[in-house]
Amino acid sequence: MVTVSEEITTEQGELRKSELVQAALEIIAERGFAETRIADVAKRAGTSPALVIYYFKTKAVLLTEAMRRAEDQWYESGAAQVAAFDKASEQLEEIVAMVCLPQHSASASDSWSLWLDLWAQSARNPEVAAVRKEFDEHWRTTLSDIVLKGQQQQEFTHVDSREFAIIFSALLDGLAIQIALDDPVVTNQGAFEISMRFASQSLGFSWNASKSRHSSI
Amino acid sequence: MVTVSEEITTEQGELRKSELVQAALEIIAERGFAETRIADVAKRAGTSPALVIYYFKTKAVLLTEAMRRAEDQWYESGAAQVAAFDKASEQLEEIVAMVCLPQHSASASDSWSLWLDLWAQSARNPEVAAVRKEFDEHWRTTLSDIVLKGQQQQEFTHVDSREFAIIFSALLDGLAIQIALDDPVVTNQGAFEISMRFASQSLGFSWNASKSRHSSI
DNA sequence: CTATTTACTGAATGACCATTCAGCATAATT
DNA sequence: AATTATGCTGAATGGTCATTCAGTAAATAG
Repeated sequence: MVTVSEEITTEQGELRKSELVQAALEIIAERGFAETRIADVAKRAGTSPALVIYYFKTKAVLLTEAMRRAEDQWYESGAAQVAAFDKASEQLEEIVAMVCLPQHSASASDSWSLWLDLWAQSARNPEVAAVRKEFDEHWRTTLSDIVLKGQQQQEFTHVDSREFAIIFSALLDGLAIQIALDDPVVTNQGAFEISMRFASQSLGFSWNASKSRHSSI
Repeated sequence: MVTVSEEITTEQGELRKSELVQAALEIIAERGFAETRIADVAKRAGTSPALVIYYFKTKAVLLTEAMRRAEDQWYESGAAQVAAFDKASEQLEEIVAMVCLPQHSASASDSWSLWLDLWAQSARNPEVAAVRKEFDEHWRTTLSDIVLKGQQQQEFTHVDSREFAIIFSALLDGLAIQIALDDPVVTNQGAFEISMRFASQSLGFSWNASKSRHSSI
């Protein structure tokens, strides 16, 4: 039987690949995308650099898969938390909390610098750019779906949900930069309140910071 | 006389340093911060890699100075254009145009990916983080000064200028990401209009896209 | 004119790393 | 049990740089 070295698809193999991707993700979050070495990833996963190449053929493939995993984990942990709420306004608040209040999402506080890397890499690396594109579309759809739901439930006014999603995600991204870089003028709580105030004004629902279960600073 | 190899401060030396920083800036904008090699910079400036080290001692110093130069050039070209207007609302529009409409600022269209690099690098590199901090403070001050001026001239309502600057710069940053990464859902003109609509609503001045001298798409 | 400083360079040096390779266990297959 | 595929590794290999070094030519100073 001719064994073309195409794809590895045994159970064990998939498991090990997954461990390596996770290790890569951790290292990227710690040291940054450009500073991530195969040797570091291997050590974190408790194996040899050669094994990493054995599974991924090339460093670039590993790093791209790691970025994709980051995206997946973000939504996995997010979807669960959002699903816990019925009212669209509460779902929106939950999402904003995930972005602005690090203690909320499972991912570490330095996980935001991962998005900074994602953006910077996307500018030149087409593979990473594809991941980001997916991520952004998914993100805007998530937001605009919540808006549509809120409009059906008479919680929100009938603004263009798509346009709201674009503007709101831009605002969240911009605030996320300040949070990721620890800018003292934008605290987590401050970003949270700015975002919710903007959303409630744009969508015409009432919201006040005090009643929030998130005012933990 | 003891010659400690401290600083080079002859006229020629400063000139050559400046050429090298400019070359570095160009290469960073083209290939990205992490992919910038001393050899590329030297070639662009028409000299040898050794000279770059001769003047800057280390690659990191060169790159940091290049980032600082980028900041300076942004403000230099910006201040001139803003000064051409009297009304605060027009100055604000000019600034928004600089951010959203690439044909406006002298810097190349790919210059935005430079900010992506600036943010990503700031997360780990303290020297670069310092440059970004300066830049952001300067930027927010510029915005809030225009707001104050507009309020004195009775153009704008009396919202907190500092808070407006924080929110507005976050929105602009977020939109800038989409522009830098060529996201099809956010065109330059679209980002421009979103920003101006937000500003005019927040500050209570009237603005309509059509009358704008910038509707060039 | 001589000595010294300045500007500059080509050719090392040496680190650092991704990737390759040859081979060794262990498990699966026949 | 013999064969083969799988998972894995340590030790090369080779390429890519930043940085150093030894030195040259021109300018400047004494």
